[in-house]
Amino acid sequence: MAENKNKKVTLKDVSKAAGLSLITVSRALRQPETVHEKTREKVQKTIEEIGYIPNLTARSLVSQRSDMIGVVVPILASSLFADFAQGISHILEPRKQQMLLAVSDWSPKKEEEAVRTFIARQADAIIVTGFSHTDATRKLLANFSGPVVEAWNLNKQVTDSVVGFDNYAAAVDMTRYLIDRGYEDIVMVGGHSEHNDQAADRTRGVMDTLRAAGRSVDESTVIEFENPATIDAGVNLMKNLMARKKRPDALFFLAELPAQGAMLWCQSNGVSVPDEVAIAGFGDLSMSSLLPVPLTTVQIRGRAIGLQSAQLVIDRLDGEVTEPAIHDIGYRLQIRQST
Amino acid sequence: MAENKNKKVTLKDVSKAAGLSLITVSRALRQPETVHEKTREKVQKTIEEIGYIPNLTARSLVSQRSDMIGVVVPILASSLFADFAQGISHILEPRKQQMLLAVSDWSPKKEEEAVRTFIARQADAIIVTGFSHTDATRKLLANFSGPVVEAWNLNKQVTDSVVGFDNYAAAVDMTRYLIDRGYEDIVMVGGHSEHNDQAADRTRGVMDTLRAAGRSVDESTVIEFENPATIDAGVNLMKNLMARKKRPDALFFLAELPAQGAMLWCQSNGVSVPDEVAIAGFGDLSMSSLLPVPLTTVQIRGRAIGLQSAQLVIDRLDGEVTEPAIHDIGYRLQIRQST
DNA sequence: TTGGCAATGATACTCGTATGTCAATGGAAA
DNA sequence: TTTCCATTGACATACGAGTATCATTGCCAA
Repeated sequence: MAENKNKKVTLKDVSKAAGLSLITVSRALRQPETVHEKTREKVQKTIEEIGYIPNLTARSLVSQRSDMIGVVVPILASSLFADFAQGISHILEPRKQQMLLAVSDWSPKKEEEAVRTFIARQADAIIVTGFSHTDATRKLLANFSGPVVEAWNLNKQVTDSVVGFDNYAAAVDMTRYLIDRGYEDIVMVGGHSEHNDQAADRTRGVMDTLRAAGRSVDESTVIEFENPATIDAGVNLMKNLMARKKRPDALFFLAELPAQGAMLWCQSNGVSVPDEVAIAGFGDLSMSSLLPVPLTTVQIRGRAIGLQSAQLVIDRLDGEVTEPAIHDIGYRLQIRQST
Repeated sequence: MAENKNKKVTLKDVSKAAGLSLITVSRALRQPETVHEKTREKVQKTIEEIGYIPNLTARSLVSQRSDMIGVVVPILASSLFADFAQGISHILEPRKQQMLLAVSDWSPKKEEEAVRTFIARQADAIIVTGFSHTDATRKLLANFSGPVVEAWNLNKQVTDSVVGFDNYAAAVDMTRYLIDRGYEDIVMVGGHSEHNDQAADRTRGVMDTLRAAGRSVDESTVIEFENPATIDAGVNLMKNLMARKKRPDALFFLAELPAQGAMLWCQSNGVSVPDEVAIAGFGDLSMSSLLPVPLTTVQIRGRAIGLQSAQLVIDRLDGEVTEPAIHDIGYRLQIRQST
């Protein structure tokens, strides 16, 4: 009984080839204690010979469980979110849970479409990034019967569970550190924060802290780098910024790669860090500690957020945990020589 | 008619709520030209009111098409493969194809399990990385009825289609360049290449080229950095290598991050590049051109490999193309100041 | 009024796996 | 021989969406 390309091998084929009833084959696979050992061996041998692979979509239709987890990330080509996704995969794989991945490009509409599709595909759980959703997405998630994790930030209004860290507080702490260090003209460099609650909270944390310290906050206090947040964006921004008459004495980048780009630009252009300008980043990517002048930054752990998000989902699906949870992964100011 | 959490809304619920037959609702959705406009509006209104989302697993069981594409990457926490995956997603998303993602950790056995699961879930196509598979995986892929893409390398023995570049030739070219540049003691720094045909081909390219140039090739010609191929691995390796009595005058790293780490270590430790030691990398990640001494490297395009792989799969599934194809994305020697 | 066509409904399936329930069979023990 | 139990099979479903085929109804034009 040879295998045929393009020919789906079903349970019916197995039962015919083994000379057993359909129900016996099914029992041998699903309730082996009810089937004689010799019969089970016969089933197994037949399965191997004709290459039967169970149809999991048919099975999930009956069992009402798909063993699929839907994950939306804003981008993948950022090592923080790539680490996050890999952390998720690390937990799902040994438990034979399949990741459905969607990349939203920071578009709430794309996130909505992804979530709707996960639901249509009967995903058992959904992991999304942040709290910026369309109303339709909120509704979908609220009515979704499985666990939902909103990751990468903390918030009071949550759908179900949260795994993240306080972006606002992290920005407050770093800004306060820069103020306490005596920097007088602190400029915040952010990216487009519409539909990005993480970026918006960071921005608000900086602004609130500057105001509370009696610092004037105007248009020149906030600069935007080009999106996406790449090293090149940081380089380009430094060119423009350093061409100004009035230069800040400290720059707080709300993302890590542009901060690295800024560091490298200074190095190449004879601008002394932190003597002429101090630089702080947000993310602590692996290069940052190894730069000629190591970068001060907010250290966050994308992989840990992924691990915890997936673990929380698994525990919920296995019934180990029944209540939604809030996991604060935390952050840390990693002070180095750039400030 | 309110939506209920935990209550699956089926087509039957829609037909009851709309006071129409099941078949009419189905027709309104699938063959709208056969249904009166007023009836269609009624169906649409009811769907919105009670929040019906079609069950795509049920649909795919009937239609024999899942609109899911299985993708195996060796790791995600490497920007080359993250770019690859994002490139794939970029093509799939607008066409409403769902990515199933698995991370193999360079394990052929994990790849096999992932492929088997994709087949069980009725994935329409499968994209894998490289040519290092278990026999079982080869058999699964050979018998798989949908398109298969092996990405990231070129090879004579292929399963179906290929999207990649010639790792062997790239390594040959870079080694030859180093030889022509007059470097006398070239050392190749690679990672563990078992189950990794890309790494194995790069290694073989270097060795063959050195031998053809009459260079002696022995144990000290090949060094391994710690896996995974991180910046830190490059830093650690440089510490050990530069503590040696006999130092090479050129290092060819077969991965980019360790090369960057090596560059940074030299910068911080007063080793002049390329005067004391030349350094070449493989991958041209974004930081490499911005280092204090910009890095010479083999430039490859992970995103383009992803875009092409996904496009090829879509064209095959849409019937635009019927034959397997080989797409050579190519590579380029990006010569900079480190050599 | 008759005929034709558009629209809708009823019936009976399909897809592949899983399972409840009752029946049949064979073997072992009392 | 009878009873009991393990094992296997038959039957009839379930899951939710899709569809072939025939029937029915209503409306409009000739």
